[in-house]
Amino acid sequence: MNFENDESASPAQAAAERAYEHVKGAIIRGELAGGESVSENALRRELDLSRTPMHEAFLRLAAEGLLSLEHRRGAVVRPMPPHEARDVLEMREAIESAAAARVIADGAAGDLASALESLLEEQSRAIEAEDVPVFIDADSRFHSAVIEGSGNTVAVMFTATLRDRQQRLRHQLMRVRPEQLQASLEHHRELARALAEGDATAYARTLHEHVASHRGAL
Amino acid sequence: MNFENDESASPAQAAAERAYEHVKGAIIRGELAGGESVSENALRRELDLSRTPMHEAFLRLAAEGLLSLEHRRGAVVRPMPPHEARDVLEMREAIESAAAARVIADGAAGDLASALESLLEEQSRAIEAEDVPVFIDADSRFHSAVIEGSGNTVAVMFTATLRDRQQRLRHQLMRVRPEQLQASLEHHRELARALAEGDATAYARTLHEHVASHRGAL
DNA sequence: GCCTAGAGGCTTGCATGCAAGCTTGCACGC
DNA sequence: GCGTGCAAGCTTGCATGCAAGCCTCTAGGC
Repeated sequence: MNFENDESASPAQAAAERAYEHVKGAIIRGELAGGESVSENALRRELDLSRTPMHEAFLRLAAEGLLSLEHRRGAVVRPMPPHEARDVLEMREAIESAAAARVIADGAAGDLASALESLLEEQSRAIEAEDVPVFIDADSRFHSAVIEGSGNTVAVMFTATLRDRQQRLRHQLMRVRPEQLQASLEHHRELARALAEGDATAYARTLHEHVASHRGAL
Repeated sequence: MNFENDESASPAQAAAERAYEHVKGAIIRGELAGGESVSENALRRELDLSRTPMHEAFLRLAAEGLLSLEHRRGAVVRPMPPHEARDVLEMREAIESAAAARVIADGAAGDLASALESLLEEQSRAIEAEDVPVFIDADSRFHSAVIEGSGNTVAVMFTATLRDRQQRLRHQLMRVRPEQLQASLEHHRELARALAEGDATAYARTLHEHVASHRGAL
């Protein structure tokens, strides 16, 4: 059964990638809950593909710490440890502070300014439209922009992992309160200002508050 | 991972794992140089296993950024970008500083003290014996101990990746000068002292110098 | 001599057969 | 009624066949 996907974007790497995204999404959205045991075979049928790509997806997810594979006994969705939120936020803060310091040290803050400005704009519009998902997406891209701007590829890699984890947290624990968005936007404005002024310490201090307010949302 | 079977008869979970360790080691040691193209087929014969476990190993290595897979064209060992050393050291510093701050905040420094003390001891003996590999190993375990002591599982995960990268750097770029070991040990002593005194700022400052001296070794 | 087209050999991605371990549940002996 | 042992069904791990894309090299036309 070899299906040519008439539509789906890349026939190139479709099967394994689709399996991966599908299962990861289900875990992140909480449709597959922590502690639940899942089998390659069951999931492979949903997506109508063979065991191989699903197996590869499971391996990737295990490497990222979202699944835990038990030898010939099946796979279990790794429950979030009680300190997951703190762990993730701490790492975000540490990595982004370092990235910001590097952006400033390299004198690359100017190149970022206009991109950050338009993201602030976007967030501002999202608040007016009361569109939380759009706001969160722009929020995430704001932080990513700073990290990518540092040119530190390792930081970029780590951030991708952290983003998945944080999304999972958001789905399972965090309640985003609308009145919080405005405060968040103010933080972002301060972050952009600190970058523009080359003040790494101020960046770190504001980021610390910013992240702390996320922690408060648990 | 599973060392109970010392005999080749039934390598419980060996094949895929062995393939992974073998290739990763070759990349880290520089036996497979950056830019070199490698094929699953060629390597699978060296280890006398089939394509599947080697394929899985390639996928893992690609996920970690050590290989770059090109669709139906083969795999290439990812060359280290020029800023690799800076990127890795920056992340090490950021993550370990955060971990130390958390150890202090949690009042867990006392639990670490004796383990760190014995590692300092070990390093001291390694200097007298002029045994650089042992020194480096103890060095690495010193930093790992602090990070594991923080209880931040994400930091532990990231650190494993960074350790591989740094080993690769060491093999390809760094020259460890023996006279540097003593200075390194002094740094470690200061780090342990800062932890014991609960001074996160001093820890971060010393770590910064420590890492900077590594950077100087390029 | 040069350019182009095509065939063959390489590569990986996926499907599937087979092996082996773990769990469960039933049947049989006591 | 209770305990033990075996068998069947699940699970994954590995081997291998097949498909399909890409590169190279050669042969033929100009």
